[in-house]
Amino acid sequence: MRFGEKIKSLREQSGLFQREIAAELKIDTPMYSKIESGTRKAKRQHVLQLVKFFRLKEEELMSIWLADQIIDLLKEEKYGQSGLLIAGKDLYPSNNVWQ
Amino acid sequence: MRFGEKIKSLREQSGLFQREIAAELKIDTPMYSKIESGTRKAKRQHVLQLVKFFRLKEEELMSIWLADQIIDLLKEEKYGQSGLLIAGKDLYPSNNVWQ
DNA sequence: TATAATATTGTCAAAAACAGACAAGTCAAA
DNA sequence: TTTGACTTGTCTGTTTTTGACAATATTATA
Repeated sequence: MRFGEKIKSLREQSGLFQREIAAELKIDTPMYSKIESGTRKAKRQHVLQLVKFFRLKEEELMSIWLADQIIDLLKEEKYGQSGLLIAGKDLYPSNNVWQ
Repeated sequence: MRFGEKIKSLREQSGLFQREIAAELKIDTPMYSKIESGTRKAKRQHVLQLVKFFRLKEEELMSIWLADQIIDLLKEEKYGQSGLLIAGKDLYPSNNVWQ
């Protein structure tokens, strides 16, 4: 699940309108709409505000937000999978899933 | 190994000067120096030129170049590993390394 | 159906980030 | 101490991103 879908489902579960979340983030409704649809990227600060607002664990939203950016980076790339594994090995060598 | 180190080692193995690679890429030597040191990012086009120049398989250099960008994205991130795994699962679901 | 509220899309100017270019610096070898 | 290779710093023009607003579309409800 991409970041936009995630916050959309959180919002709908809470029975809130975009306007209310947008106000919380101090952005206008069109901007928030674009974040939900994935045509604009949320700022890190917005993610943290949403974590507090929806009372989530930071990792739950941050990891999806980061994944989103990686997906955007690799989605048209032929060698994305190799790149991902190399990055994983470099950053988190103690995890042996990267081979 | 990061992208800059990689092309530096390829260059040194070939016994060439930065000036020669820079000319090939049609950039000046300071710019190329910065790419080797990782303070500037190579363009995709540069990577492809280097693949031809050093007669490499495209995947060998492209995957490192992509990994570099992922590393820059995640290196200060607390939840980078989770993000990486989520992205992997989303992009390449048939590979089960992402759990 | 009419209308009101919600949500989406399009556009544009301002701001931020980035690339290219050059000058000036360091460093090592001769 | 001079030369050549490399690095660092800075400036400017370009590209990209952002925020704001207008306009349109969609949905809910009277």
